[in-house]
Amino acid sequence: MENQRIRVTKKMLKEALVRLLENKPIEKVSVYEICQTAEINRTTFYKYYGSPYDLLNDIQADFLHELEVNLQEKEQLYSLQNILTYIDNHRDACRILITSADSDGFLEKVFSQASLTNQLEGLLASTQSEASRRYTTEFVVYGSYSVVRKWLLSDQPEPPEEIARIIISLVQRF
Amino acid sequence: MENQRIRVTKKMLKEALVRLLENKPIEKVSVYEICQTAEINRTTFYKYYGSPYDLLNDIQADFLHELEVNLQEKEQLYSLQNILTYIDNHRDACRILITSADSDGFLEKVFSQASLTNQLEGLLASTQSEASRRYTTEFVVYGSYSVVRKWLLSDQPEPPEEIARIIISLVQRF
DNA sequence: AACAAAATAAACAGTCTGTTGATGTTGCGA
DNA sequence: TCGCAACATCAACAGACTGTTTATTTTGTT
Repeated sequence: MENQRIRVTKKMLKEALVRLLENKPIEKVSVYEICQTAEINRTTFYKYYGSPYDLLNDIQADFLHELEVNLQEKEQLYSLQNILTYIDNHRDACRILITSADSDGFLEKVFSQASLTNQLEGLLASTQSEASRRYTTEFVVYGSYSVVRKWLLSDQPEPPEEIARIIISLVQRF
Repeated sequence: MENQRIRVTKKMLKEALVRLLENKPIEKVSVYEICQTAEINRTTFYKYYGSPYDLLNDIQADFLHELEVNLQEKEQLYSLQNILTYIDNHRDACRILITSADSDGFLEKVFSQASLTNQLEGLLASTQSEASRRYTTEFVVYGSYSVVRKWLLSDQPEPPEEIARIIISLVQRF
């Protein structure tokens, strides 16, 4: 485990980046700027990270880890609804992650960590040709991502239970 | 209409960027580099474009324009299959556009120019609540994009007619 | 062939990167 | 609780790239 000093330093860098991402996209954020905001020496930044993207990755990893811990603690099933509820409780963080990083990439990780992708695939009927089936899976998975994204970026979001219901009903048509 | 000299200059810049994009993502391409590759003075670049993204946009616009002209010339219907055939005939260009620019953004423009988005929505049943319907549309549209993307990036792609058939059959379930 | 439009050239200040070596500062185990 | 290894800072570096300006040369059009 990393010692306290490192953890604090990294935390300050992460918080600085998050603050910056509220006002501009990741591609316009410089290492220089992050360090000024965090009041951390630039040399120190390079000790831990190679670029702002690298730092963002770490933030994403933290989020995924917390998600895992949270679900385990509560002994919750890795159900779609539980994931959506968690996301709903961390809207601000998720919005930053989904708009800054490649959004499909982020949702893919969230879903895959919770084995949701498998679950969605499991709902599909198996009465199709191999090629056709591969495309069906793609369609359903990315269609689901798009629903989550739209919901997450909406200003008057429906409750997570409703979105879970909608997604399940969409996927079950196949 | 722009005179010949300008057209040639812009063309060289576009070709240079395309060549560079075969080896690296747009965010790592500098104006400097484009101009060296194109053997065009950097000052000239700034006369027409503000950034590499700006230039890429112009390339995308050219593609969309050619698509339109092509479909009009052949008096073809703006059908899904015709669009997919056109894409299939310009695989290399499309792959660069889809991987360099935001891929959903690109497909959205292609589809919308051909009024395909409307057509897809038209296939949807109208027996749903307002909210649920909005999400269904999102699901279907982005699901379709994902199929096209997967097909386009595949090494042994199916013929466009088959993909058109698959997409239609997927959308028709709703 | 003349001229206006376009492209080049050289130079500028300025921002950011990535790395170095020397110098402070602090948390943790003995 | 104290010493030292680990960590953070500081200053300075060469170098890449950005945007812009001013003066000069080339070229297409009429």
